[in-house]
Amino acid sequence: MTQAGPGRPRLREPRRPGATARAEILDAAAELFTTRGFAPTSTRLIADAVGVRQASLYNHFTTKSDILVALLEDTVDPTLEFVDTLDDATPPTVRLCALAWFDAAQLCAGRWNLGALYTLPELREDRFAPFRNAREQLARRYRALAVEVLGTDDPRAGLPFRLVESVIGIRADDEDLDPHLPEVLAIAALRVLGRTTDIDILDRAHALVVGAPGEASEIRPRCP
Amino acid sequence: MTQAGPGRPRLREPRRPGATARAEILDAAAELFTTRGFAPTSTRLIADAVGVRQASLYNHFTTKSDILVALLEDTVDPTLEFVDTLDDATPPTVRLCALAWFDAAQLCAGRWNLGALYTLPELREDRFAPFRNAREQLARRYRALAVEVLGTDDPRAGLPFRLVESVIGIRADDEDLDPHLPEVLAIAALRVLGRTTDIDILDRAHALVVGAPGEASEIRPRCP
DNA sequence: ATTATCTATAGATCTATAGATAATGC
DNA sequence: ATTATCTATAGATCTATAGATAATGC
Repeated sequence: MTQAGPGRPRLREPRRPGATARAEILDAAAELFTTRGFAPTSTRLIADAVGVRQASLYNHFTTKSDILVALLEDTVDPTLEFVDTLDDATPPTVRLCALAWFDAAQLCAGRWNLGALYTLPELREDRFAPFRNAREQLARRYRALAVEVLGTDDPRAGLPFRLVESVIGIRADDEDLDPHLPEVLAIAALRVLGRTTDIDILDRAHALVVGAPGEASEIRPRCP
Repeated sequence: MTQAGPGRPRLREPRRPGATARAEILDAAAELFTTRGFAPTSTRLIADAVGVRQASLYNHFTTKSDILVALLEDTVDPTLEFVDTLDDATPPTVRLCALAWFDAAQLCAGRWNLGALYTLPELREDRFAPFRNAREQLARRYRALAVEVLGTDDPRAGLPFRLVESVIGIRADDEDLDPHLPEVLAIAALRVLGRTTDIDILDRAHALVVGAPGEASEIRPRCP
């Protein structure tokens, strides 16, 4: 919550986490955009959730769309950076397993289901092309790895990406998240390609995931 | 397209498929709601797509929400009816495989990606509770079958449903739909549970799907 | 007469801007 | 003086209704 500082005081005390007004707004918008959608969430609604007047949002964001852009930024990038750390010398099964594990953990992490922002129909507008492109690029990396694992390109190659993305739907239906879900999906991502995952592949993939920067502090439990 | 009949003539000639004005409106709304979302699609936009004036929509639907309700109706019901035709004497692997195949074929069929309507954030409103409940019931049927196949309840049990739902995302990203996708997903739905699908299971599942009422006329190609 | 469209608009939003106000900090 | 809020509102929607109009059908 924002501490007392310069500027006219708010009428209501802060009630959102965040050290700055910007962070408070992003937290409220993340909840509302992911649960109610972008268009139906008015700036008035966001302001009410933060505890400020509607017009006060515009001290921190130029437009309502800019709030969504701020939320989208750095949502795909960590996974794209992770995939670039994977070494070609590592077997494709291990790389795909690690990618699925890391990405699923990213989608599970965080206070709000930010992955749901990618499925908002509003993102088709030109304004959001950079974010659609980043997600598309990630999908291509998944597919290329799947083709390597399969040894051939067939319709199954698209499934690992979709399987990992299913975290979004699971969170949206607010089924409680099993802490093992990322590992379960990492295993399933190979299974849909007809590969079973032995303990060696899992161990190596897990090592790559926990050794990665950015999300290293997150707890990634192993299945018992 | 609506033929000449009683009533003041339209200013523009029809340009949407459908024998009635209602059908024309539903076709236009299906395209716009699935691609742009519900809230951002104004009644004006729907009317423009149909080729009538905005107010004319209200001769056929009481509110904008009623258009969405009409589109949602009979979208889950065929699959729920199909799952009820499955015989307990049939092995659970065959039943799950058949359900995934049928459901995936349903989601692939049709001019518009109506499955995308289920992921619209607007559906959280109380108004749409009946449709959320129907989809929830379907998810429970999937899960129960998966638990039977697994012999135990673990986090994998939720995956077959999610895998089949991925048709929605595939269509939304307008990757071209592989005609074998339903079969591929039926196989993958068992694979994520650690089961391989022999040709016998596939043949039996396929027979159940093509023998089903409602969608029997749809072509369901087998993988070569 | 009945019907399905049309024109016109009321009333309720919603986004973003302009300018006033009440703090802090120099 | 600078800052971040506040109040007030302009202008642009958007949904839904009221009543006129131009066809068909009896």
